[in-house]
Amino acid sequence: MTLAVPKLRSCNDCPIRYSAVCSKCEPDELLQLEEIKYYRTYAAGQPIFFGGDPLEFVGSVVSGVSSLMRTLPDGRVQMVGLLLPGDFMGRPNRDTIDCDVVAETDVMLCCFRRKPFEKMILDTPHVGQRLLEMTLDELDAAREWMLVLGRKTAREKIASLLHMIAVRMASLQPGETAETTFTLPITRETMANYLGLTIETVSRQMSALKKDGLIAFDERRDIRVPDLDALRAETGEEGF
Amino acid sequence: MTLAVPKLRSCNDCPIRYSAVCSKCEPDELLQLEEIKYYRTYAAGQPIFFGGDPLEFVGSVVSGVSSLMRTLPDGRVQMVGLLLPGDFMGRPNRDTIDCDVVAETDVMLCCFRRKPFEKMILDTPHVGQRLLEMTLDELDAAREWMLVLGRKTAREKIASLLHMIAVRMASLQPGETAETTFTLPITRETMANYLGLTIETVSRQMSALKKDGLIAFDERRDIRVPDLDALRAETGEEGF
DNA sequence: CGATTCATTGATGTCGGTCAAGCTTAGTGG
DNA sequence: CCACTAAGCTTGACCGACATCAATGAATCG
Repeated sequence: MTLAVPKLRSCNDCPIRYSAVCSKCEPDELLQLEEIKYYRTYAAGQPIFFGGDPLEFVGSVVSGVSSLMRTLPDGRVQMVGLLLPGDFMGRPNRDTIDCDVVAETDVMLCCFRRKPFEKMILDTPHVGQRLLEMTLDELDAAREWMLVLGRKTAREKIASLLHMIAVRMASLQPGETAETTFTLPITRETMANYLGLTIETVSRQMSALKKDGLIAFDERRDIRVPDLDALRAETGEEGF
Repeated sequence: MTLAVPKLRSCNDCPIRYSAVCSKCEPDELLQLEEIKYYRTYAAGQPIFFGGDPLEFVGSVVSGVSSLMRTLPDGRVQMVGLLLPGDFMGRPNRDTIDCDVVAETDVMLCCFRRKPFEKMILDTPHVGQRLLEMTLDELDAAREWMLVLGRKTAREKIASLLHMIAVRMASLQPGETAETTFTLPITRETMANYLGLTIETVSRQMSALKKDGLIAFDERRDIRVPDLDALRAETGEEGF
């Protein structure tokens, strides 16, 4: 099997040059980053980190989608983060990682060795500043997700997840947005683990949303949203 | 009614001098901070911010406890953060705040005017670095909480909340830890809103934990935990 | 002392979980 | 080319954990 990942020569070609942790860097800072950077690829389904492992590197998702997950000793799983291209992975100033990280699709990472990266945070202001921005955004997203998990119904949860993915995927591919279409990067099981539901409930609610004309799909993963606002109205976040 | 807040003369007297966002500052940096800082107090129950309001200041909790909450249009509420002394409040680089913030007890804040504080993040490395650390810690905590909300039973949720508060309160009051005792800073309703439960379920599970000897209380808020490890065993996070 | 807020407890209902069967698709090997 | 298998998904029947509805108690306050 071959990985569907882009060939990359330099940071100038990089699809995430202006959204990732390096996006505020000046040319000289970029040169410093280049010295501690290397690329890695993972096939869909592969683990990237195991929770508790020593953290050798941090980095950016260049292409593909990966998930952060936490697991209880008896096997219950909760996804706690969805990393799309540009998102940052890993935790500076900590020796181990506290989540499992898995590649949901084929994934390409731009990795930085952790120790020198931590030094750059101290010495190179634009890296630390951008990382702070990104971390604050992720904290906002995590809190938004707490509301979904704690207070929404199954139907609202599914609508929220589909809406979020549709919006985030659309923002990655600038262009027309007449009718939103995207390929779900995750399985029904992963959806269930995001939403604190079972796979059966996910399936039922997907069918219900389909029957109600809010989404359409034949291939199980290729979702079409005829009316993004109508879908949003199902998330519970809209007035009446 | 008078507020139970400490009198404070200078940063040297400050109870959170070595844990808050200013904890890494050198004396000259502290002087800069002092110029943009002022204290405010809030009585228990008072709002501190309304979601969507312009964000005039950011700051640290000096004493007391406050909550971040998100609300759905139909009134459902989810607490998304518990701010104890030393914790940071507000969101640099954003004009509005996206959560309501309320004082759960009498609260004293050390406030910084937002604009000059944002400038200090750019100019004063130790402020930004400490804020990054704190934000990463909060992100970890939020993800931990997503697991609680998504995958734990009502009993496990209550045990998790009590355990977390017991540990965090204990870490604020250095000293003996023979038997853990603390005053719950929040009502049953707030507990329910943290855990994605109803107040009735919270009450029933509190009674159940009391009957099983895992916690003890007469006054509804004064909790005694005879065995912190036994309580932790009820959180679902332990092996078997 | 009403009035109000907060908490507890009981009776009943329901949403989503559990258990189970069957379908579709992709991959493997005869 | 066709079994055979396995993974992923869908659907149905049933059940249980937690929500809802309701009554009461305890503490606080004007």
